Amino acid sequence: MSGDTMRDRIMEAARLTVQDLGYSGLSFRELAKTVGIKSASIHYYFPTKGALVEAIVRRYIDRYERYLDEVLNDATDRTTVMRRYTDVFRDTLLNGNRMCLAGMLAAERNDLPAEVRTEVVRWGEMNERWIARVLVPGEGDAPEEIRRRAKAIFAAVSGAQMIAHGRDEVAHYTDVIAAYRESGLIP
Amino acid sequence: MSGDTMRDRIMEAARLTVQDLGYSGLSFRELAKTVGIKSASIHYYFPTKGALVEAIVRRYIDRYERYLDEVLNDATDRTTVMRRYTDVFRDTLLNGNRMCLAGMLAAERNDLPAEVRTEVVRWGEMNERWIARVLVPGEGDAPEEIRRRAKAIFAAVSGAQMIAHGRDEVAHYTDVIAAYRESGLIP
DNA sequence: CCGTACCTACCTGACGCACGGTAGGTGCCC
DNA sequence: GGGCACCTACCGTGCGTCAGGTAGGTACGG
Repeated sequence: MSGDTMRDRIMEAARLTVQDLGYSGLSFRELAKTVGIKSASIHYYFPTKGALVEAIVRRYIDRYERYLDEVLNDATDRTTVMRRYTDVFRDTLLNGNRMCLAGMLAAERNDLPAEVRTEVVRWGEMNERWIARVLVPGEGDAPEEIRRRAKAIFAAVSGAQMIAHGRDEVAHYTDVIAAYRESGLIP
Repeated sequence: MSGDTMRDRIMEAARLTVQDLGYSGLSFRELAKTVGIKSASIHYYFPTKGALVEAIVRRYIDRYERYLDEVLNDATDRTTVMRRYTDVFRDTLLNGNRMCLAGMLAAERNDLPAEVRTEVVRWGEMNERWIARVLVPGEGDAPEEIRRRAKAIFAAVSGAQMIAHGRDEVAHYTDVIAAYRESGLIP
């Protein structure tokens, strides 16, 4: 709680705002107000808005990569692992109709600074790599095939989250994910 | 060309900008510059930014509904019809890495005025209704089942567009759509 | 056929606010 | 007394919005 550094508190508050309102919805003044300092002081920790968001996404990716690796290590079967994965995206929606950080930023791409764009790409690559690892034990397909399939799952899950977010109704997400399973897209 | 009214020209230019930069990226001053009038004059046609974007989305939905109905009337088989559908989303990407208007807005939901939000919902409903009509002739499933499947396809295609947009690389879209077909999600 | 009334299609100029960012200070702990 | 962790004060820009004006056109009563 108070063991967090101010830097951490800024990043945490900023992350929540970006997942709610997007990059352009993140304001230094509002952010400063919520963490209890003045907006100018944020520049003490992060020189620019781009640098702040870059740091946030970087941490976000690293944390999820660690979490997903744990899920994979505790693996029982593919179905359970994939359910854990889709649950993560659902929980984000449940938490104030927020979107996945990088999903939000993907839509905004054309108004992002370069350093943030590259992190958004990293997010996708990490997810696809991980899904590919989940997929591979069960199939004899070529690696190229697996990669494509993994990308498709990532895109589909992201899309489900986006449309549920757009209607502020988590049920759309769970319905769609269920349909993915029925169709065989998600194991 | 010059037969368009100023109102039309404003809407057209604004639509392109929103598909590129989002709602928050649309500025009256810039918009005015591109259509060659002063920003204040836009208020002659549209009282607020929300009203402008609402009108744009409304027209966007109506146009696509008409187009999709044509596609369905010229129908040969489900596969061809669905290919036409996915091609629409691809072409939007090809046109300056733009996103589908309502897809963009869905991500931004939490900073949109109410009148725009309702139009975003309408967009999704229209798409799902249409896909359901494509699906139904081939399956004996319950209507509820069909609706869910249609929603899943809409979400998946939207997601594919989003991740391709996020990396500014149309190949991601086409790859993912192909994988959807292979998995049987899209007929 | 003139004049008044009213319309469309813009314009100018300003309002108040919020934005990201900067310069230079202040207090306090080691 | 040095440096960390902030502060105040401000900059320039851009935002949506509004009040009020004007040039040109149309409609119509007398």
